[in-house]
Order: sequence, then structure tokens, then C-alpha cells
Amino acid sequence: MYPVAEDHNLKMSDKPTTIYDIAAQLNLSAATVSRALKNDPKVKGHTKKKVLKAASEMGYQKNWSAQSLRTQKSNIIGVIVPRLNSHFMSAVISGAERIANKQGYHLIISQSEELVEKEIANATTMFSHRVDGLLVSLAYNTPDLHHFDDFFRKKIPLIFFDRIPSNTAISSIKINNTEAAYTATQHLIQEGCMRILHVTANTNYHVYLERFTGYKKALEDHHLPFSNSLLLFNDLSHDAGKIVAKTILEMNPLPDGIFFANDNCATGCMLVLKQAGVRIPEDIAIVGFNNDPVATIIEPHLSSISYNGDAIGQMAVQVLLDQLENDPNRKPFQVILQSELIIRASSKRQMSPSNPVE
Amino acid sequence: MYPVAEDHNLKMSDKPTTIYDIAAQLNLSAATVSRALKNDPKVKGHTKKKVLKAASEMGYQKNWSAQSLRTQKSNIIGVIVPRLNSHFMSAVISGAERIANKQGYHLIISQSEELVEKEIANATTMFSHRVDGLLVSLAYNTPDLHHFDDFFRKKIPLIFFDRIPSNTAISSIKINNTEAAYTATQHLIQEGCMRILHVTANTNYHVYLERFTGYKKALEDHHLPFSNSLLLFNDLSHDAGKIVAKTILEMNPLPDGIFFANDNCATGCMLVLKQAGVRIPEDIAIVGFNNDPVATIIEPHLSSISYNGDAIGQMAVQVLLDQLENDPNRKPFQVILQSELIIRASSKRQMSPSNPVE
DNA sequence: TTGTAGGCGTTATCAA
DNA sequence: TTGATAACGCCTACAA
Repeated sequence: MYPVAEDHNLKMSDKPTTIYDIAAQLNLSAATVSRALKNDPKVKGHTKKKVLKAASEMGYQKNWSAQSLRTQKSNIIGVIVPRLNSHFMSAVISGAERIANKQGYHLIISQSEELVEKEIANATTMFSHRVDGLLVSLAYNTPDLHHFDDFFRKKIPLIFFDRIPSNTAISSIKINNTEAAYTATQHLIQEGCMRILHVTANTNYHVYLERFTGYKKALEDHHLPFSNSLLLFNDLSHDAGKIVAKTILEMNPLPDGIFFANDNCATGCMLVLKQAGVRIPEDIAIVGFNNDPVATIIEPHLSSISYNGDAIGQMAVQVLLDQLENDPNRKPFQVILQSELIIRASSKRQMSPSNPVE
Repeated sequence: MYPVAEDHNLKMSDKPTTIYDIAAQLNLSAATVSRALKNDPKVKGHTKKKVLKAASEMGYQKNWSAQSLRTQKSNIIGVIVPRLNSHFMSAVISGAERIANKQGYHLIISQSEELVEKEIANATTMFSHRVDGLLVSLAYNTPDLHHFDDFFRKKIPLIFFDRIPSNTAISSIKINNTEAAYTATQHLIQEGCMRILHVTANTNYHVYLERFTGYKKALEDHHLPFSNSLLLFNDLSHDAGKIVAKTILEMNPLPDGIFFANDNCATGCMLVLKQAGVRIPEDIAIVGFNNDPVATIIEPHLSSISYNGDAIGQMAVQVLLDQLENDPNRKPFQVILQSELIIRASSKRQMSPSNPVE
């Protein structure tokens, strides 16, 4: 029950209750109240109970700014990402928030919108908010990491994920892009494809470079020729997929397999190819990347590389807090999460009753 | 250029620079430095320049906790949502963050995961972080708003969006669900549908109740009979859509139109209906809600109600900051954003050359 | 135009 | 086991 006014009308202002208010109420010192609230073993059990009771009755809530100022610790984890509105990023943040919250931390989130200047500004603000750690997925053309120097200098845990720098002296979490791309391409080869296109974005993006590398290696290992004419670049949007389809339809000979660096673009392309009478997977087998929800909407359903953004977010916060609380001098490390090729109808040419298409 | 050590080796610790450091460096008082940094007109232009220069050289960054403690203002806006991982929520947050950032504010984000207890805990933490304002989309079964009392009492701007309370004494932003549902249903009627199902979630959710209301009103206005047998309830997931399709296929007579309360469920259902030989839109015309990316992947493309999450997020922060900075005593208000019916092939029966299907 | 001084709420140190 | 006190970094009367 919330106490009525006459219970403790020493103080009727609308200002938040502080430990001093509680102390006054109980004829204790603020120091003792503070200790009781933190469950300090030096406080007598009886006192502790009294304080907790009064705190709850008086609606006490800790002032985080004061605590943060005093302890130099904010209980806030900063997150800087290029954009928030992708399926993947939402999942990462969702997972990260859940774990952080469970451990008493909160997330401050900002978007660089792929602009280095914004990323720099965000890093500065995060620092002046005294975040206890920082999770970063880099903007497209971030040239160096000087804007994170403050964090290195003060040994504030800093972990990159997904869009990571190519510097192994820095902690990062990512998926095995190269291997995943290799698996995807190999799968197409095993389905009988001989002339496999790769549609991707600018390979300045580390992730796309890696996917390309895996694709190329698979071709080599299976003695298929690679040439630049097999590579198509765009921004990997759905509409770009529609456009790239037209380019493909004009090829002679047609490719018999396509490995897309994301699902979004793959589905756009598939719609147009189908309209033009191309049979998928018989004429052209297709594999995407990301396993977005669209993969099981498009017909035929799209084979794709599946990785769990939520798990990446959880892992990122987990290792960050572990480093923060248990191992401040932890050396830089690389975590590589495994992904999985989900085979669906878009690439499965030999169907058997025991192996039905999803 | 970053100054080398000998330039100002008064201070070589790795602790962050404070206004006192700057003051000492320049033989000024901390007060003057503070004022200069805030661009106070009372500071002489020359002094101001000196301070700014020194601040930048010494790598000064404001300590937000200290500022927040002193001014009782955090420059942080809290956001509480049920889940972060929907297309809609990501868009809202993305829009909100952009506008907030532009005005020097940051977002702390937390998920209630549809649990009242977590929502309460989140609200408490937000309050003790002294957020300057709060944006909330309610959990499914939040029974009352007592956990926001602190905010009302301290007149901290509190704005609900999407999942809003049914109390008009409270500020909120939402879309015109009822009207949108009416439009969608009416469209189906105009396409010749006589027996229109409505697939929705538990109508305890305000948004779904409104959509149902609009649907029902459209039937009434067009003298079509309504009965409970036309209503199907599920969790609106993709898989639930597949299941509901089986229920529908067993109906006799079949419906000739379906209005889904989201696209996710609609697409799941469409896949199964098509497999069973139902022609869309000839046998059954379909309209969804949300205009998710999947709407233009499914074949035929799905007619849907489109509304802009990014815009809702922008608007929410805009009005919140406006209230905070310009009009603290603003009365509760309701903003209703317009949505739009996008007509695609899934519901368009009469095709004409001048009006091609998207 | 600048300086002095006190306080925002908490915690850590030292003393009792 | 508890209390007094100072300090975290900043802002703002008030004084100069």
C-alpha cells in the first residue's frame, strides 16, 4: 500500500526522495542508508530491513546521474550502428538489450546512417556519457578508428560486430562469411551448376569481400572458371534485384546458378526472372544470404544462409560485460559465430520423397 | 593537430579533462569556462575563443552525469516497447533516434517483452535515469498506468504510440486503424466480395479492436450481414496464417474475401490457399495490413494498409521535445496519422490496361 | 565581464 | 556497526 500523507508529512514536496530523506525519517545517516541499499554486509540486518521498508514506502529511486558521477560508472552500454531498420540489426539490438537489462545495464543507441562524421560524433557523445562499454558496427567508409581512441586509452571495453575493422588487434564478433559463402556456392555446384553468378555490393564492405572470397574459392576448388563477367554489383536492394534480372536475361549463355549476397536482392530478381519464364531452380538455381522472412514467402522458397542476429547481440553484450566486470585487461579477441545453409526449393534440383522441399 | 605532450604537460594523467583543467591552463575560473562552453553572451568573444580552442586541444568532453545531476536534466529520452524486432518498431525507433539526435538528445531503449512486470521495471529505471521524456508502446495486457505516475506527477512528457491506452486524458500518437480497416473492407466489397472474413488477434489489443470495428462498420454500411463465424482469431504469425488457411478451406461456402489484420499472417495463408488451388483474387480477394516488405514478394502482390513507422517515430520525438522545451503544461493531445490503402493484385479483380497491377 | 561558493545525490574514506 | 565528511564535474546566484 502506498502510504497516505499523514504517515510521514515531514516532506510533501514533489521532489524525488533521496537517501537523506530516508535517513532523516529513520534517524540514521545517509551513509548507512546508502550502504543498506547496496546490501553492504556491514549493515545490521534489522537496520537494513528498516531502510528497505522506508525506501519502498517513500518511493525512493536511485539517482543514476549522481551514482554515475560518483562511481565513474554509468551502467550504460553504447551501441552505434549504421542503420536500425534492418531485420538483422533489430534482432541484434533486441538480443543485446535483453541480456544487458538482465544484468542491470541499459542501452543507448545511435545510428551513423553510414556517415563517418555522424559515427565520430556518436562516439564522442557516447564517451562523454561515460558508457561502460561500446558495441559498434562500422559505417561503410570509416577510414580509421581514431574516434575510438578515448575508449582504448581508458580501456573501456569496445567490441565491433558484423561490420568490423580488418585489424585483429581489436575485439570483434562476426559470422563466418567466407565459409558460409563457400558452402552456398559449393551447394550450387553440387546441384549441377557450372556457371554461377555472384551478385553483391561494393566489396569495400568487409562482409561482402569475405563472401566474394568464399564464392571464388569454391569455384576454384571445384575447377570451375572464374571471371569478372560472373560478378554483378549493386546496392542489394529489392529493386536492384529487379534490375539485375534484366541484365541476367540478356546474358548468353544464361547462368545456371546465382549466389546473392542477400535475400532482399535475390527475391527482387526472382520475381522478374519468373515473369520472363525462367524456371527456378531448373534453369537457374538460386541461393541468398541472411535467411530473412521473405525467404519463405517467395516461390519457390529461397535457400539462404541463416545466422542469428539475436544471438550475436546476446553474445556481444555477454563478452563485453564479462570483460568489464571480470577481466578488464582481456586481450583483443575474435569471435566467429557459425551460420548455416538452409536448403529450400530455389536451389534443390534433385527431389526425393524422403527429402521434401520445405 | 593534436598537441604533443610538452605543449601542456601540467597534466598527463589519463583522467578526462574537466573545465577545471581548462581553467587552470588559461588562468580563468571554471565558471567562465563553463559559460564559454555554453556560449553564454556574457563571456567576452576573445575569452570564448581561447576557451573553445583549449577545450578542443585538451580533448575536453562534457560529463553528462555531472551536468545531469546539476541541472536535473539528462538529455535522454526513454523508449519502452514490447519488442524491438518488428519491421514497424525498427522504423519507429530509427525515425525517433534521428530527430532526437539532431536536437542533442539520446535514446535509451528497453523492451517489455509483452510482460507487465518488465514494463513496470523499465518505467522505474527510466525514471531514475531522469529521462527528460518517455515514449511508450504498451505491453499486451497492461492493466493500468500506475507505473507511470511518477512521470505524471513530475510532469515529465509522456507520449504513447501505437499501443496506446484508451484514456483520452493522455497524449498519444497512432494511426487511424478504424478508418483504415473500413477502407480495406470497403475496397473488398467494391471488388464484389459478399462474404468477407476477418482474421485478427485478440481484440484486447486496442489496435485490433479498432480494426475489427472498422471492418464491421463497412459491412453494415454496405448492408452485408456480419456474424461471428466470419471472425478468426490467432496470433497473426506467418505460421498461424498457414493454419488458418486450412480452416478456411473447410468452410462451405468458401469466403470470397479476407481482410487480415497483418501481412505476415496473410502471406502464410495465401501460400497454402494457392497450393490448394484457390485463385487469388478471383476466388478469394485478400487485403492485409502494415505494408511489410513481404507484400511485394508474395504472388500475387498483397494489397495492404501502408503507414510510415519512421514518420511516427519522428513525430513522437518532435512533439515530445516541443512540449519539453516550449510548452511544459501542454494539455494531453491525440495525434492520428493517416494511413493509405495500397491496392495490388491480391484484391484487384477488374483489370484494365490503363490501370495495370503493380 | 569574470570570480566565488555552494550544492545537485551518491559513495568512499576515515574515524568513532 | 554507524557517522561525518569530502569528492565526483558542472552550473548558477551572487558578488566583485
